[in-house]
Amino acid sequence: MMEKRRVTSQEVAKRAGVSRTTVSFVLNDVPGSNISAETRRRVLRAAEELGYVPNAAARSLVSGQTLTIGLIISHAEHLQVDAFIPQLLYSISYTSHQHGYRVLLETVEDVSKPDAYLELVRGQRIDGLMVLNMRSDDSQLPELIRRNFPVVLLGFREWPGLKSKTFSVETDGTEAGSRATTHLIALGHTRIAHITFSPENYYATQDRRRGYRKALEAAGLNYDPALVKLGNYSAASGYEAMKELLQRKPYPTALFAGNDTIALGAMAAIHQHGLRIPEDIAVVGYDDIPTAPYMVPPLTSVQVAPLQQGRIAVEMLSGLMSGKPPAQNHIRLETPLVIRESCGAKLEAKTASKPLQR
Amino acid sequence: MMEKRRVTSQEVAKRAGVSRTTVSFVLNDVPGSNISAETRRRVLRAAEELGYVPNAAARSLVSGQTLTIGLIISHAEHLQVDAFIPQLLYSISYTSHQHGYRVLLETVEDVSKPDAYLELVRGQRIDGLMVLNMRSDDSQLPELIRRNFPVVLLGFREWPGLKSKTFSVETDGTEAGSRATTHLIALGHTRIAHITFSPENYYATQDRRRGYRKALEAAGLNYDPALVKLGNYSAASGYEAMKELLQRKPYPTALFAGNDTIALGAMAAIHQHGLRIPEDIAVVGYDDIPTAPYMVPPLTSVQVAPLQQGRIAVEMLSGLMSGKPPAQNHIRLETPLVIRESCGAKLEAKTASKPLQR
DNA sequence: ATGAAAGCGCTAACAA
DNA sequence: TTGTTAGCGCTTTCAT
Repeated sequence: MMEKRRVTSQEVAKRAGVSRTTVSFVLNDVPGSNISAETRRRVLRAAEELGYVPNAAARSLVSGQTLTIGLIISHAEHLQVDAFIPQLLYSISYTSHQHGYRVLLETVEDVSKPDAYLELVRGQRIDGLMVLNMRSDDSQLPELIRRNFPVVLLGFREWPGLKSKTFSVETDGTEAGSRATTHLIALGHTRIAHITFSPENYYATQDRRRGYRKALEAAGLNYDPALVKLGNYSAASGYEAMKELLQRKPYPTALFAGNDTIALGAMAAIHQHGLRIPEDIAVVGYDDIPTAPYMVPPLTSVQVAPLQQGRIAVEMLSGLMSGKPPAQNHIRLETPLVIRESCGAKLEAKTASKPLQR
Repeated sequence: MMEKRRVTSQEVAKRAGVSRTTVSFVLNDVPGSNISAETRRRVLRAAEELGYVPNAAARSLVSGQTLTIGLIISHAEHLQVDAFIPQLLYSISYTSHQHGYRVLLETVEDVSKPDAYLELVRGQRIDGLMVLNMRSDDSQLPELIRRNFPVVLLGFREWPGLKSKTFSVETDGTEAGSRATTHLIALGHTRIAHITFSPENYYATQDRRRGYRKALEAAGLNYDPALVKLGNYSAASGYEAMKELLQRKPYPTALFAGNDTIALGAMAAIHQHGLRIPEDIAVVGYDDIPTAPYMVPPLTSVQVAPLQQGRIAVEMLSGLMSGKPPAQNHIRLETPLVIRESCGAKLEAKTASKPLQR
């Protein structure tokens, strides 16, 4: 085990020839304390020389603060295959450090109880909570929020009676899904399939599909449940779902994929089937992950700005933790559709001016 | 802020009609203590009813333990584009929880001092350290290891005088790089390019390139520095590097990409140049990320088993933290080459039996 | 301007 | 078998 060479404030005090109080005052820059410049210098030098860092546990015990944010990732197994979460993670970690907070990663696997994070809160390991990937069945969160524990959600959610206490950073998945689908409709497609990016109990999944359906219905097209398949974050699930869709005759001429990884898998299935993208089947993805421009063909996708989402979420949480609640409860970011080759819009612009008929 | 509704062991004791000591004994299952079954039941019930969770800071303060692992990710910005780290992360988080540890994420950005993790150690926030992505210039680590602070590295590294104290989970990047390159040589290629996956100061980058060079020289081929470009984790950097390589006449007929994301970008450049994969240019990647089978064409790649690496690393660290050092200092995992379409081996097997001449 | 002392919630040696 | 008590290292009020 580690050699016990812990440096305490007592030792710093002795070396500087002052009391522990003075050390604390100097190191924490306590406002009301009038420390002579000379003393202050001596203390700082002693601390420096000894490599003193205050014991975190002792400090938390007395201050009641841990300066730590709990980051809850439900269904963390998706970290293995999803490209969106890592970007968010990076941004959250980066911004947290800037604000002086550490990040404690709490991944919730399917098997264990979903409320594992309650222990973090009750055990006072964290000062605030950031929740990714919320599912419909998360249950203890409202209670926490009711008690004013600082919580920021990624993705919109509200509970009855807690409107003013709920904070989130969000995008409008329904609108984005609708826009993506409408884009395909405008290109002349009528048989448009959809593969969700995750199981049905995720809010985001429901939103995007609702947008898909709304767009169809707004255009007077039939919503055909047989054209909707469930994916599970992975390219593999997108591949399998697309293979099923390709069994249909006539096959769909367009796909709105629930995310870009799903789209990648689906495109592999389309290629393998000997069909061309976008000539035979047009594809639109969601998330606009960094590799989207390098897919074959480059993928048209919905931009969701994970870095910005992470940054804003941390700023909100930081505000809540320091007793300065953000002005807005919900910050909604825009989700523009980035047009590349996979949807066929560029193709069409080049070759013809009338909508393609298929 | 949070309503102060903290439940202390004192309250549990009162409710159960016993002393705090008894509560502590029961809840921690202290061996030597003979608590009556009746008392034990009462205490457990009281704790349950109050939703008692021991204050982590108080417990750490007295026990000297935090049950927290620090996970250091240098150059965390790569989280945005790399697909290998998230898998490792998942595995580390998952296994840590199984062993009863929490994970504190410490991302080190380029700008800040690289030794930020020292504060975690000195401040006794963590009981052990896991280090990803080590670069040649990380400096304070050996000192920590010398003092017997539990550290496990992902990727081999040794320091003079610390051989017996250094623990790691590793793969042999040189051997894997050599194998990948040799595979291409065996397919008849002589102008084989290499794009590194990260800057030169990463050990893993150096290893893979060394393997590439060794394979060339072992086959009597010339090592041409002009065929080696530096990538930076992203598909974008792979794309740019490949575009440069394609300026050469004659262009290389094969590419060993430093990782799969680099390969994806490079393949996009090849397609855009109107060349076929593998007929015109064969490609081999590294990491075998989950999307590799769904690229166009499916990517031949070196398998590195991130989930296994993460699991083993946590088990080693857990052993170190509990005073049971692992039997082996270095655990080396196999890195088989997974043959898919992008290297042309399957193509060749189908069409001809003699090596292609190019 | 600096120091003494109390106490944060818990564990564990020692008493009873 | 259970209770009393002394710290763990730090912050912070109150004296000096």
